[in-house]
Amino acid sequence: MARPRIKDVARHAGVSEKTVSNVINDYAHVSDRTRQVVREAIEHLGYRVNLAGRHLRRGRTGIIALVVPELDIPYFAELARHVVRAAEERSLTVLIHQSGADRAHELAALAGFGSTFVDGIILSPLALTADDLRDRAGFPPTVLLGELLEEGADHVAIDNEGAAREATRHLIGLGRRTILAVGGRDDAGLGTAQARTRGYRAALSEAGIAYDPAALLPVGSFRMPDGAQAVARALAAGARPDALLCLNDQLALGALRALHEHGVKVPEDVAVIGFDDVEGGRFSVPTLSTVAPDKAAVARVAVQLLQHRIEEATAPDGAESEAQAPQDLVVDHRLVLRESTEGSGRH
Amino acid sequence: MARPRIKDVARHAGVSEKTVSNVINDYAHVSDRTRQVVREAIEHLGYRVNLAGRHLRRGRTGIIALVVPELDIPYFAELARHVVRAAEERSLTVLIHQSGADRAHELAALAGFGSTFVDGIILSPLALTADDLRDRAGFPPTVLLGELLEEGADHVAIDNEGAAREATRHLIGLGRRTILAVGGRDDAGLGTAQARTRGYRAALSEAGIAYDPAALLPVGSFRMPDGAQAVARALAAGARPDALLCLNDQLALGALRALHEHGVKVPEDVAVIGFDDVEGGRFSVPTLSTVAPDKAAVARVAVQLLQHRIEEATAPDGAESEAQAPQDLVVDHRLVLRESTEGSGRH
DNA sequence: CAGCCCATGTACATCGATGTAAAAACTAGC
DNA sequence: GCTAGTTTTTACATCGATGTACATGGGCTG
Repeated sequence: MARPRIKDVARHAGVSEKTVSNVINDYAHVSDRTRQVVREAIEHLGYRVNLAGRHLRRGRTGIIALVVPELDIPYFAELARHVVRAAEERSLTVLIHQSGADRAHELAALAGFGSTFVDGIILSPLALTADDLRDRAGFPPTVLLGELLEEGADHVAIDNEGAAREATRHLIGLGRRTILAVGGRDDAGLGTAQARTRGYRAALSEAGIAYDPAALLPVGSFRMPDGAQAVARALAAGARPDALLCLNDQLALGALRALHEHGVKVPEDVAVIGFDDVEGGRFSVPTLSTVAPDKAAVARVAVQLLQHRIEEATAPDGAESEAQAPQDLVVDHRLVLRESTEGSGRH
Repeated sequence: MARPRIKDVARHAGVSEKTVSNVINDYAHVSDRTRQVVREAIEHLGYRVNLAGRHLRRGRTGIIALVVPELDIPYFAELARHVVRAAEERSLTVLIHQSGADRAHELAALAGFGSTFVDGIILSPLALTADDLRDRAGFPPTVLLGELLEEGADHVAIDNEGAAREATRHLIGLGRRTILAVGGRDDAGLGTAQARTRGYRAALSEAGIAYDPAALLPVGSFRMPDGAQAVARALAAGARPDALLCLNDQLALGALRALHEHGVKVPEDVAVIGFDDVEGGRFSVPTLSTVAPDKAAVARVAVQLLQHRIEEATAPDGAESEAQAPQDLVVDHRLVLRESTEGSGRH
């Protein structure tokens, strides 16, 4: 009653194991009659290939890992959905791994279990540093999502700096002058937050608005409670912004709540804009303006690039030196305007 | 430069392959000196075990699959997070699979790739029927989340009927009498929606309120747009409810939006309550009352039960008949009251 | 009808790690 | 110093599928 093996199918069909294997893998030179007999035996016994054996023999699993900081941050969940879909189209299965925004976990995913098990990794790093990524020997092919952490790594992202600049310009165009950046950071890091902050500063500078480092509201993580807390604290400290550039939609949704609790009207008193275009922002009160990355494209491009790298890596050794230069792909985004930035100023 | 094998480590350390394997697997009878030498060789060569080989030999992967309808429904994302965490504590890796609420996909996950690859499956079925689950021969051990679809399958859930009864009672206690059930279904199905609808009807009946089948607002799926649309349509059709029991928080958040757009005040005119306690409901305007399942417990219990079943299934055949009866585990929930049901009626 | 060719099918080795069984190396006891 | 009893280590077979290299047989040509 144990699960049948290829051997059992072969015996049942009266052919060799290899012939069964040939049928399974659509090898060309199998007569129709043999194919038929084997198919029936497979059907009859309920045979299904054992991936352990195939993996051992072939050296590939057809599985790629997607490593994200937290699945319950909607942006990552939505991204995961797209990645799963894009992978499916290429006959790849996705193993989703949650790093907890923790450097050790991210490293473990890269170097540990994953490397011997998955053909490649799509990594959305939050805590990793460029140094961690430098020594990629022994890692499987990897594509990074988000800002470029390390020259020499493939990565896919939107133009974060440009997007933040556009969003900030839009706020300025509405007549807003005191714009806080929730989640902003102007340290030297290479992350997404820093890129968006650069765009924010660039827009201020273009418009001749003085930059005040206190306008960057630091957050512990990029979730609603952090956004609410940061804004509540700023208001309590006497800040009187007329706009908020929130570095993601979760922060923005938390900010909307905090503003509501303080009796501040959005967009009349304060305009709010976020990043990511998550579903929650399309139904919040008020609905949330946001920078919408083309998530489907991010996923599609990342999977495609990764598959390419995997094939490259498994190619006959002769072509080993053919490895292409790391790619640095930029995906479209657009500004989606909703109620939280409606109208053209106070009235 | 290829990845080192156990053979290479053995040669380097001057011992047999099996000894290296013994060291890797913490086999007891290895002298300290040998262990030391082998460890150094492993370190030196950067060896890491190849899971394909191990899997083939051991017959287990240490991987379990979590199959959910849609990852970007926050409840499932939050659940996934807890499952990943619970699995980690038991040295299991989770492969997350998205079924798209599609029967074919759910079946494929059960019968297809998964079964030869993962040790077990945690499945949150939406579209599967009891029939699909009946013939589980050949499936790996499986634990279902949500309502019991099929006698004889392990499953973990909250008391959906009881929870819906409590929630509805609470609305009635607020003096509400015209309560719509968004997403409700009173067909004979065994799903979660039907169980919650039964609870809703039970509470109405207790209070002597007549049940009107038109109070069940059907939805295409359990997401915000569906909730918004269903409520908008009902209002347009002349419904004048004073409360909504939404079968999950996404529907409720969509409903809040629709009510807002129609100028209906929550909770003054209409009280709203949802299910799942997702983060979005803690920051919405108004904040959302909800039935909060103990998600961490659901995950913990499901993983534990699954691991138990896996061990049972891999046990020496002698004990094969020992398989325990299917378990039917109920996890705690509680009613969390927030702004959307505040106060005691109209004023 | 002999001779070739090619489409089909087969035997065997192999991927990497680990269980089994037995050999080798120790230890202790007399 | 030798034996019995343990520890430690090893050689070998094995898990399941598939690539390689070769055998087979039917069909076609001349």
